[in-house]
Amino acid sequence: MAAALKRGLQAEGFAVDLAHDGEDGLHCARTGEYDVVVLDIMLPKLSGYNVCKRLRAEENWVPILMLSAKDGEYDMADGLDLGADDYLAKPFSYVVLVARLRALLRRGGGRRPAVLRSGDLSLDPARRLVARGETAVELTPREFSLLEFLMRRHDEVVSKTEILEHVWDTYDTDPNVVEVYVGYLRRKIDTPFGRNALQTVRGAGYRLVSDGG
Amino acid sequence: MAAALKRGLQAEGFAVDLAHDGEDGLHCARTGEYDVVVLDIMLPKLSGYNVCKRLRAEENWVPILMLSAKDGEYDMADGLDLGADDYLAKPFSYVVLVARLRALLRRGGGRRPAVLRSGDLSLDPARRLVARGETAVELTPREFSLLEFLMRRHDEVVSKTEILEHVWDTYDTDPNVVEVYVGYLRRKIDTPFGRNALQTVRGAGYRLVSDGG
DNA sequence: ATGGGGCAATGCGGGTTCTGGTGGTCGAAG
DNA sequence: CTTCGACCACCAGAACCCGCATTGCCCCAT
Repeated sequence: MAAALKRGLQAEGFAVDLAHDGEDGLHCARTGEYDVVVLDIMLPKLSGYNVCKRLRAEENWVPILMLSAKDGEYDMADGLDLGADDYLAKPFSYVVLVARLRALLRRGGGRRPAVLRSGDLSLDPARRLVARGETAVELTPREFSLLEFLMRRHDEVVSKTEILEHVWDTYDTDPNVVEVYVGYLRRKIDTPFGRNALQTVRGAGYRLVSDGG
Repeated sequence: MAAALKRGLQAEGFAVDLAHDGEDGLHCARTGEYDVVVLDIMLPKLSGYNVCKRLRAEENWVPILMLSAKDGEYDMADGLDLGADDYLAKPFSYVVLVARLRALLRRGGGRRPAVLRSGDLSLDPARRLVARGETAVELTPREFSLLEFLMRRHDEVVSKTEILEHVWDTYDTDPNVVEVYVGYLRRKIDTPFGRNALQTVRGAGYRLVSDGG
């Protein structure tokens, strides 16, 4: 199907690169300068779901049109939540796909997601607001930046090294700083609400889960 | 009702696209080139209220005719405040709706809102007037320009660097200038009214909120 | 000349960040 | 089950940075 799509789009004048699995696609999207990405969810090695998530976590805002399997393990809401800009369920008509593609190209730039969510925890980068449910939470800059990073990679385990690299922008700092700040965060977003969303994975790092009951 | 409206308008020679919920509508309005949008407030997924707000926030000035539920959680003032160009309360006559539509089309272009609002704070760029509620506020040019920038990005945190870039048109000036002028502004739009709308977000910048009680 | 807007400079107060230490917890091996 | 080592949580203080008010000077307009 991908090959057919490529031929069709090329016939219309698009320049098309085709990646053969998720890893390959992620690699292309990272390096190449594309105007738009068409991303199937069912891919070998790395699902489209994860490709999209990773790209957005890396602040790559290339417009993404997501294609879902019709049985739909993930539905439209999931796709858009992950940071896809548009979504098309299989089976779809070729004409519709091209129309949506043109729409994305016209819009350009890609959409910066307004707020990040994980369970009833929400973080709005633009307004710099954090809330657990309805109650707002005050964070210092460092805490905010740490939580933002964790939320962009929610449900994944992130190592202290990764955190130091992305939040502190250094890689040779004492990892204890991370432990301390994870503690601060827990006291603000978990403890007062009886939650346990910011979990520690011994020997590996930390993980932010949605249902930290 | 939407379907009936569509048939009626098509019979009159309009080309009509019908979206089935707020998200879909927003999507259409973003991509398509429409002459006018008829927007109901009560919509699945994303309220018309929000669709309108989002479009205007994206500098999309397509003319919008808003339809309210008769019980009216939001009333006319709200609708117009959000950037709708006209407003019709249910129940309305079909003839009136078409008349209003033609009026909007005649007017054309969509209306760039004349005045910016944030809570009871208003700023009119054309007349260079600022008021908190009913009482006018006198601002120096620099203060005015700073407030205008903050109001165009109200509720967002804007960094001092951004402010320097857009209000001072330089990026290598001492950020202290911004701090000083934020102070001036506060003394004119907040302090005399016992408000706190111009908030500082330590380590990040400033944020102008509507309910700075 | 004079007043007011615009901007640089200084110092203070308070929050934020980080370090180092201590004690606790987990897991694997004896 | 116990022991041990590694890993992690927590605490408290010190250094630091940030934001703000204030002051004074320059420049342009009146």
